[in-house]
Amino acid sequence: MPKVKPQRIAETRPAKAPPPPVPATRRGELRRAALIDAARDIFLEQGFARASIDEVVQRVGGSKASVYQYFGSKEGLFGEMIAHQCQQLIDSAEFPGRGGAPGADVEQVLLQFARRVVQLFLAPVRIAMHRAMIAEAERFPELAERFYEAGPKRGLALLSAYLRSQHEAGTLDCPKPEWSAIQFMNLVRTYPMFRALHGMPPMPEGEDLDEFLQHAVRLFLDGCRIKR
Amino acid sequence: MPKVKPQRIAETRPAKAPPPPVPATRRGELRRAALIDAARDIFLEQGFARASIDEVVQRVGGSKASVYQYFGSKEGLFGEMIAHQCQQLIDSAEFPGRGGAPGADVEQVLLQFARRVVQLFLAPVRIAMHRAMIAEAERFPELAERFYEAGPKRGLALLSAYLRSQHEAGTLDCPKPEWSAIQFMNLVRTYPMFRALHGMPPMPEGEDLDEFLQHAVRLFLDGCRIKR
DNA sequence: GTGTTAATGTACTGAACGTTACAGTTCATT
DNA sequence: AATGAACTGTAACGTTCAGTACATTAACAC
Repeated sequence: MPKVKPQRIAETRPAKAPPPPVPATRRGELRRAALIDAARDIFLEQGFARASIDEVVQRVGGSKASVYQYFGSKEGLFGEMIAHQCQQLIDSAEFPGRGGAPGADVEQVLLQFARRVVQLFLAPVRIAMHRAMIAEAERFPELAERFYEAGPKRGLALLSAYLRSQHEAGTLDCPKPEWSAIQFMNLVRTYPMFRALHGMPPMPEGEDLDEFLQHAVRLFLDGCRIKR
Repeated sequence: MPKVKPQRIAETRPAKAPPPPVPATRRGELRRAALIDAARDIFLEQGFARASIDEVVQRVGGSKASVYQYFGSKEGLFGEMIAHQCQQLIDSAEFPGRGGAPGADVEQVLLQFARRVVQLFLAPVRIAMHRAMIAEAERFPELAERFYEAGPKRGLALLSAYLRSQHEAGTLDCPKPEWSAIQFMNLVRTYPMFRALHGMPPMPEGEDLDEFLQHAVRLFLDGCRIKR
């Protein structure tokens, strides 16, 4: 029976966080940042439990002492890494819907939006983040919520603002923009994303993602278009 | 600094499966079944990596020798457990849409269906399964696919059969029933399920799930109802 | 009953992991 | 240049775990 590769895993304090000391030195700051970067790679690649601090440390060349200096524990490192990713996500997520000319064709605006959203959510980093957060949601409830708010919820808010404005302008019939936003997102992003989360290609063999998006936008508009 | 509870984790062979011997004795069968049951609890509770075989064994009172006799490895045990759950899922999932009287109001049929689907997908076991599968999709691609086919995909197939029959009967305008089925499922089940996967309650404070479902069904029908 | 095979219990191995202690090094300030 | 604080490297500790060896016990066939 061929032994393949004994991987080990471990952790301790389920949720201890003695005030994380901030580096007071330039070198310290760099180390801290580098650790977070490496932690992102390792944690998102292997998941929290399987990831090992030694591997993180090895990748940046530092030493474990720094990890415990700055983050206090494996969980602390994970938490800071996720928080950092969330912040980055918020900073980078300039959603459309406001950018376009106000009079632009709603169907085109929504289709563009759909493409953007899907592209964003299918990025490997996002998929990995989602995987990690779903896997550890029970162990890090506050992190999961933070992630949800930085990602999905923020997208919903921006979209529903757009829908509301269109409703008020009379372009759409959208009396409940929050729910409509949810439904639009569901129609557009769920299917390919779910497949990706399960490790499959976003669309089944031979089916076209963009066509799928057009279909979704059309269905959505059938329910919201001014025409009743 | 209070040490809390050093949890350990481990595993080895990424995907070894020497033909799993089937028990030849009554007692063996029982042990095997009991092991799978306990494995389900532990794995779904803790995730693959964190779960420990010793804990599984302790719960059923057997010994590790049996585990390695029947399943060959931790991964083997996990795989058999998932497969077993999938089979059980298929057996128990008698989907509606066929049961109802053929002339029943489509909106009512779909709403009932929606309620059933959501109830099924929000069951704690299902959420835990989903979590586990998403978390380990990269390590067990064939399992993830199997799960996807036993669960989501099967639901889609049944629903699209119903939609097709309604289309042919002229009750609905549904030229692409597969995609329509996907979209119906997306509208209906995604949002609460995603929230649950992230460890949050299915609907935000004060919002009503059933009302959400009605809204979704109505939107779906606006796009499919015979009326163009 | 007796003998053969399957199943189990015990106890161990070796390795990996999170965490810490400590000594050495680099940095910032004066 | 000196001094104290922040930082880092090394090496270890204690624990946990998957997997194994082997002797014992239960099940079955005759």
